[in-house]
Parts: sequence; C-alpha cells; structure tokens
Amino acid sequence: MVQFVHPFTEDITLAGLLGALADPMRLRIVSSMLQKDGCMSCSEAAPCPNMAKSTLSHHFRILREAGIIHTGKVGVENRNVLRINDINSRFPGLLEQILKFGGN
Amino acid sequence: MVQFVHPFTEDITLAGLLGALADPMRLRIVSSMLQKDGCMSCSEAAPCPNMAKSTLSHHFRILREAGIIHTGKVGVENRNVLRINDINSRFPGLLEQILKFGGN
DNA sequence: TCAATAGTTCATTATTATCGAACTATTGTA
DNA sequence: TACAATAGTTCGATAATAATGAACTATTGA
Repeated sequence: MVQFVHPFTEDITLAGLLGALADPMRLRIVSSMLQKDGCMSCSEAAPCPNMAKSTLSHHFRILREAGIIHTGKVGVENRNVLRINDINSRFPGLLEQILKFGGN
Repeated sequence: MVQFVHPFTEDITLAGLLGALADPMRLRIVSSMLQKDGCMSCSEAAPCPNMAKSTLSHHFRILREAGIIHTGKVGVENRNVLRINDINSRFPGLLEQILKFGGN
C-alpha cells in the first residue's frame, strides 16, 4: 500500500520550496500544472517526453515532499494537485512570480 | 592567483538561481547582504557563526557561479556584491520577492 | 485469471555539503 | 627585508542527497 507523505502547510520551508523548483524538469511540470488548472497525472507530464517513469516519479515525490503538490490515488492513476493556496498562505505571490519565468 | 568565475548576465538561469538559494545558509547570506547595501566580505557572513571558513567559501562560490554575487579581491579581503541589477534584468522582481521571505 | 496501465521501490552511481588541514596572497610591523 | 597576522582558497575525506534503470506492485478491463 502506497502512503504519500505531505508536509503540513506550516512546515513548507522557503529553502525546500526553492530546492524543489531548482530543476528545469520540475519547473516545467509545475508550470504546466498551473496552466492545466493546477492538476495533472504523472503520465500527463508531457513536457518531459524522453524521461523514465522512475525519474518522473522521483520528481513528483520531490515536489510532493516540498509541499508543492498533493498526490492522491484515483483508480489506476495519481491525481496531482498544485497546493497553490497552501503555498500562497506561507509565501504570498512567490510561486506565481517564479513561474512567470519558469515556462521558458 | 585566484580567478573568480562569474557567469554573464544572460547565462543566469532560473533553475541555477533557485538552486543556489535553496539552502538556509545561502539564503541568510544573501538576505543579510541585501540589508547591508548588497555588499559584504566573506568573514562578515555573521549569520553563520560556527561555520568553517572552507564551508563559507564553498557557499560563496555557489552563489558566485549562479550569478548571484560578484566577488573581487580588495586588499586582503574579498568584496562580494549582490548582482541585483543583473538578476533583475533576467528575472525582474524575483530576488526581492524571494528575500522578502528569506530573512526568517 | 491474464494482460495492460500507472507508478513505486530498490540498488547503483553521481552530486553536493561539511569539515579540517595545508596552501596563497596581502598587509602591517620589527 | 623578514615575519607574523589576516582573509580566504584548495585539497582530501566522509556523509548526505539526487538521478537513473531494472524489477516490482496495484488497479482496471477483457
């Protein structure tokens, strides 16, 4: 049984947030999540075409454990949701500001 | 002879910038640089009291190679200057936004 | 029950962080 | 001029973290 780890909102740290976003792949994942109403499955992470599933899974875990996304299992796939409200309550406006430059 | 490596402004990347700031020590260094008119020597990095010189030197190098600071030797000490204009020309407003939360 | 789909976990390798010790360069002083 | 003090870098080692491919698990549908 898979147990996903999600930090509480108040445990989201700035260094953790920046570290999770300090990777071009993860920036693209989060950026395209924001464009898709903040929600996507792992395999929808089309911005990363030639990427091994395990690597993708790893990136989603980094994002999850930094408090950037919430992952829930729905049927056979994972539903990943951007924790935009939680992040904004900790660091108002920061995520949008970063992602303004992250789409490239 | 010590040669410091500084990327050109146009070579500063978002992922590189975030990665360099994705560390509590470096956040504190940059944050306190901003408060001191964007300039400090390595040994002034008082926010990191019990830190080995070599570790401090390492962090300054990370910041330098990400394009966040410019280091120049002045007499016996290093003068580190925040490259605020260069960063703002690449990512307007981003650094200030991040550092708003970085003082902790 | 069996295959397909969607991801995770494991083991390995590669990076990065931290530290102490040794080194280099600049200054001040006897 | 030589010598110590100051400020920092570089090197080597160790420990923690990240990236990746191979093997595994869980859900769904035929």
